[in-house]
Amino acid sequence: MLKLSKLTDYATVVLSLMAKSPLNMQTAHALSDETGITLPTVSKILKVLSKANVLTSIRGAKGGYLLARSPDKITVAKIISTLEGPIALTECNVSHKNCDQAVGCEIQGNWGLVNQKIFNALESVTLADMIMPVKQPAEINIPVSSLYK
Amino acid sequence: MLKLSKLTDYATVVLSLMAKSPLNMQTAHALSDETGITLPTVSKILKVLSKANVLTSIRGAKGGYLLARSPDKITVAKIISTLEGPIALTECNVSHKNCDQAVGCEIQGNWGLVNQKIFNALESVTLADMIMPVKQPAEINIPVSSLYK
DNA sequence: ATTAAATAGGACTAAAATAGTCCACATTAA
DNA sequence: TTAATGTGGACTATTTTAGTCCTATTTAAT
Repeated sequence: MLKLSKLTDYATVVLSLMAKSPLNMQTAHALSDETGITLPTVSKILKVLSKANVLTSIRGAKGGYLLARSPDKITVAKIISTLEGPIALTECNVSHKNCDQAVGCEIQGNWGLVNQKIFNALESVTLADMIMPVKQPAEINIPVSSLYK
Repeated sequence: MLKLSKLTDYATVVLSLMAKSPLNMQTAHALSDETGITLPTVSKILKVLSKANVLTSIRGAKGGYLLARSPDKITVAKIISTLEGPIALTECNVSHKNCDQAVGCEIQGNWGLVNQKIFNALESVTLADMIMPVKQPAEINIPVSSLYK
């Protein structure tokens, strides 16, 4: 279903929570309690986000995590690529190394077009947008059926 | 990496080939030969596409498959949703049934926004676009590094 | 009728990716 | 020195995906 991994989903949950009080340092333990995600899993995610400089970590007792930038500077594209690697629909968008599809490769460039559109979409939404109260313009309320179109 | 399944990728390869001679009926066997994808796998994909009315099938000897519509009427969104189910980044976009995330759910509506943008991107590209000779405008040639941004 | 060439449907297995847990270590405040 | 905390990485279990195969049905040709 072209879906995000659970870890990415968890990451947005954790980051959204942190974005609501961006100056407030929080421990992995506290974030686990607040989100209901188990500690080992939250911890794993925080480590990855920290390494990618989405979060800043402070070690030792009284340590914890902080957003490294303001919520409007953290894009959904960044969150996804941190947890899942590059945003690329097909292998060809990442590397041509293993391409042995005689016919398929002709369309590689056009996957690039699709890919660019997806990337732009993900780049245009930030954490700040994610935590905005949901006052959706009509266009957003798409019936589930249309997703199958 | 937010990637498509191999089956979806194969499907675009097969459909692109068929789109180049849209009136030409082809058997699973021929398509396997032409694409290099094994017969059982091509066959599986053709069955799914046929059931979703992307292809029309003709049974019996001298049978085969045909595009059910002209290539410019078959969108990438349709191909992906046929092979992978609804285009939805998170479970919440499909069903709220199993949602037990106390905090997470508040952002559901905003995933909807992201999701809609992705859907629009995929809906805007057709099979006809996919088989166009690759004369890419500059904007499409994005450096791989930017995908990691 | 019979046969051969096709698609249809679905069961099954194998392989790969993902999720989740855990442990030993490093850092720092009290 | 101890307790609280992040770091790094190994490991296992689970789930998903890919791939294959078997049996049934349909139809053209002979």
